[in-house]
Amino acid sequence: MADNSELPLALRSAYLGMHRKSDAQFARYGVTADQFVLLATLSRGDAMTQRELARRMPSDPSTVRAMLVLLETQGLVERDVHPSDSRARTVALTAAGKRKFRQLWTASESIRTQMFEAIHPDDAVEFIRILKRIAESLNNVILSQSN
Amino acid sequence: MADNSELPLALRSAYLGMHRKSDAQFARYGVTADQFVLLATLSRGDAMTQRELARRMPSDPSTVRAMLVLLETQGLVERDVHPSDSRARTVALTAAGKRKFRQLWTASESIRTQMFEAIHPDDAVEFIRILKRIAESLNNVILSQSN
DNA sequence: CGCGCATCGTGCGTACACACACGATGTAGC
DNA sequence: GCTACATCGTGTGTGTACGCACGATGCGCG
Repeated sequence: MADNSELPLALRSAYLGMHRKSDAQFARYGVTADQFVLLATLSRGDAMTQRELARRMPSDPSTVRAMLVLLETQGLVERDVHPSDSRARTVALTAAGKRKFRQLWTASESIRTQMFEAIHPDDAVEFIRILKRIAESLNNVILSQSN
Repeated sequence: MADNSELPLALRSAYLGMHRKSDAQFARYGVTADQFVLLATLSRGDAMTQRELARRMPSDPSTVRAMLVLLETQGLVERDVHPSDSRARTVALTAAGKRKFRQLWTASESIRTQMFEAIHPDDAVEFIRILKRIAESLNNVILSQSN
């Protein structure tokens, strides 16, 4: 009741469940759930710096680097020198990367559907809004304002 | 709008934010956020098998084992042979483990408070209920019915 | 009693989460 | 122009998330 430990534990269970299910679903395409997040982020704003990519995911820059090294050897992403800042490198999806992302998107449709089935349609918008507020508060950042 | 990718991404952001913040908070006590979850699970049901502990967290048995090895060297948990099943080992908090958990609980109070501040009090119960439903659906299990 | 199958813990391999420190480049201020 | 300081990517180390395969013990069924 006044047991406020439920919120953290429920959040953890929900996220880990989603992550496990996604990994299992994506395994036969040779990618992980987190790689999917990276590809999805790139697909909504190509050719950003590694730092910017990490900020949007959100993830740690050094984690993102390790993932990019892997994805580069698989030919899904491509890193080039930044046109005006020689410290930075721009990251973009290759043609194969875009194709792969579209496959993954449809392959993960069932998981998104399953998640929404656990929510009454009337509550979905508010539920997501709260989730975002929690995330913003904990990350000390404002997530995309697009919605 | 019909962009159902928002729910997964928001869930991910919220969880990772909580995890980061918790790790930072617990660092000066020499434990991690996930170790806290393990200690908390033990504190609500001592002397269970490793498998049962993993099921309740929820986490993978092999992950739990690695954590237990660490926590055992720090003297926070203790593993004994199961009284009736010689395959299994029972896990329990030591006195030091119980003391440490109480410290961690108060140290993490501010994070729980911060999370609740992002929710209108009227919505909290329903929000947690939805999170649990999503978790149950994705994990194919029923979480504790205690509430 | 014995055979088959489930379950326990362990061990190994891979990927992600981060912190932290480092060198190199950008940039603002004088 | 030159000196601070910030920012970019890199590299290293630790802990956690799994999957998978293995040996050992438990247990049901004939």
